[in-house]
Amino acid sequence: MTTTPRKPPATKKGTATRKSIIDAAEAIFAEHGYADASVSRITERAGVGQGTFYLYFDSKLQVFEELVEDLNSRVRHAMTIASSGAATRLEGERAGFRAFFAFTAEHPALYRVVREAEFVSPTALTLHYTRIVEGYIVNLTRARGRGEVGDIDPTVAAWVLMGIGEMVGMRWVLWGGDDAPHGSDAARATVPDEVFDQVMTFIERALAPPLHQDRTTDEGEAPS
Amino acid sequence: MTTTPRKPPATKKGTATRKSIIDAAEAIFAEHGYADASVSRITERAGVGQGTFYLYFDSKLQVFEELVEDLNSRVRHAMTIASSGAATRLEGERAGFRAFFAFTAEHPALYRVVREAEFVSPTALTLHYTRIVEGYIVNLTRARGRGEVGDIDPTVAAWVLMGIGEMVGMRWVLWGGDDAPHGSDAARATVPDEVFDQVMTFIERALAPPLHQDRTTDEGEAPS
DNA sequence: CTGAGACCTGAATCACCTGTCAGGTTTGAA
DNA sequence: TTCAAACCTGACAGGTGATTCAGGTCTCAG
Repeated sequence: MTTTPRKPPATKKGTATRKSIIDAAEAIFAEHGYADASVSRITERAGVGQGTFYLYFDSKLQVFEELVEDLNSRVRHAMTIASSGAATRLEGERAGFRAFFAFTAEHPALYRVVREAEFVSPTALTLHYTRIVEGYIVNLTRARGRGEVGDIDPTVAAWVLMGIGEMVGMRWVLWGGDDAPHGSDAARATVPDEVFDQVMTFIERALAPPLHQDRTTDEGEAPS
Repeated sequence: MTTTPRKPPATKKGTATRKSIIDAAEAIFAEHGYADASVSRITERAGVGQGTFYLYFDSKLQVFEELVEDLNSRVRHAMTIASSGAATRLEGERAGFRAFFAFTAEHPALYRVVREAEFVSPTALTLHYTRIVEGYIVNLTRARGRGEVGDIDPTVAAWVLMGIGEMVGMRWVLWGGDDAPHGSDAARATVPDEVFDQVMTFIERALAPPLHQDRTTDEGEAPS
């Protein structure tokens, strides 16, 4: 054990080098996808020797996972911040979704990295989704307590919302407008307002508590 | 041009060989993912020589695309059949979703192949989603004409439904019950009935036309 | 000034792959 | 029976890329 091959970060300069490698990895993975992102490309971009990479990471896969983890915090943070100030659940929902789409729009390639995790590192992806969903669950449960949400299982609703966000994001942000078959960097589209509104209308109708009724009931009521 | 290197299928036995290769590819891709599915593994499984592969396909990518295309028809077919007999839109929706989940449940690994297309062959994936969505759009538009659906843009609603299906399928079918982090073949789970019902409730509420009202109106009505 | 340890390097090793090719084997129509 | 088309084969040329390693360089406490 002459060298310090593993984790223990470093001591200053080493930390900087490590970061430059992570940054390079982020860019390269985003640009080429996992398969075509070679370690040499990453180190080249980072401006360090090939071997240096293995001074800070065990493998290509490990950096990838660290990246996904990092992106996950970023998205959630953005969503939380955005929806924190909202008064109503509805407002919070809107703000959260907007933040989500905004993030995807600002880092289209990066978001693809997260999705690719499904095949590169399933565990990482599981964590990613699970964490976001947990946030939704908390909010939904709370809102339901306040009577702002109809009678529906928060967990199921949460995954449903997650699905909506992912698909709409993929369709309108990643694929770009109606044109571009799939994003070629340039586009940098966002979900059009009309679409966003329709989506929120859909969600609102689904979650809204029944109009005139104050308790949860199993069946409809007998007509007069 | 001494040999017949390309597409022109074959003449009987050749057709059989070609099929055995496709089948093997399906299995191998499903099991190992695109990256780790080598042509040699495929041919080995198919019980033919390496070279034979190139007698019927141009490349590994080509088989993959053909596979996605094929799976796409199968899912859509299953969904169409299932929902064709339904009287109401609601019934059709339920049947369609059930068929979708059932398909995913029966070919969990296969469905992963489709998803991986996002990174292997974006075009193929685009087509896959687009086609399914088109089906939804047709139904939604029709149902809306019949007044069975509230005032919402069919296209947006269609993508939203697609997203719901994908995520719920991933969460409950691909990942298996509450346990298994992600499917290891054995599981072969299906969406639990309670979950399925909740999902349909969510969708039903979102799409249902306003309770007492017979036309599309911009605003609500003045209370008595 | 000096040496230990942290850092860095990039050529070289290994493990695989894809797609090709020169040369067999089969099949069936004449 | 005979031969050509249709099939098949598996070794191999040409590549790629992850990971290792033997050998520097740099820094700073002593």
